[in-house]
Amino acid sequence: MEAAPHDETIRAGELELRRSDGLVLAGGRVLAMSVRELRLLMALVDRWGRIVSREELYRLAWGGTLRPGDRSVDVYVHKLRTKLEQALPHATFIHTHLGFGYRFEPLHKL
Amino acid sequence: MEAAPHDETIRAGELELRRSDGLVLAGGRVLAMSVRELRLLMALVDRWGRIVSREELYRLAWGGTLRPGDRSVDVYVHKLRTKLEQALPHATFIHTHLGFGYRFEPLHKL
DNA sequence: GCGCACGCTTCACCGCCTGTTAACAGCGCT
DNA sequence: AGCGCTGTTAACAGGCGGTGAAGCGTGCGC
Repeated sequence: MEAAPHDETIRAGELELRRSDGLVLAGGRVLAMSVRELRLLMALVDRWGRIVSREELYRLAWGGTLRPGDRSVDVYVHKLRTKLEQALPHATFIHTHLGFGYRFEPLHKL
Repeated sequence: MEAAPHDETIRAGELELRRSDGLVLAGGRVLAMSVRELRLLMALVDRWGRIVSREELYRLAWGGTLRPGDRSVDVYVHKLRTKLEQALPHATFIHTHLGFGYRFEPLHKL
């Protein structure tokens, strides 16, 4: 189920990430992702199961330092959740740890 | 079974504390912890098996000095116990030493 | 050049969670 | 019994994150 960080193809339940192609598949369908969305998702997946701070996510997906008050990470987490939710309604992937950051882990809902 | 204070990953029976990730696992499941809860738990675990006074716990988890009448530590010990109890009903981790403070040590119930 | 489409950023609003304090109940010791 | 300490719950305020939309910039096709 779980995948080593730098495999070419990573599977998370119904979700499939082809790193080299920059391609995300959900139940066989292609999920259109922008560059930022993809890099953020990859950053989270690379830290599978661990909490990743906004600062680190910003470094990994944007490069540079997250400025105080910058909500970009939040907004893009939301975009990712929306797309994943729409493709795979029965699962949740990105979990919030208030005051810490986000964590990637596929779970069945409720 | 027991762990040295500053290991990255500490195991207490079914309980697993990943210090660097700020993550607590109980039987493989993630236990969501707030900042205070986590710091208090870590403070207790760092003094594994020893009695820690409220004053010291406050210093370690809150910073600063515990003011007379401040019950914050008690309230958060209770929150920790509730979460640990719910995740691992057959074990007890935090023990009260009346007039002295609290002590962390995983024990089977009864 | 112009307008459009897309992606990224920023803003504002709102709801929920957290941390704090207080109040009351219960327990243990003398 | 009386006192002090702890357990437990509730109420409150502030902060953080969720969310939708507007603002900008860039690249592309016409």
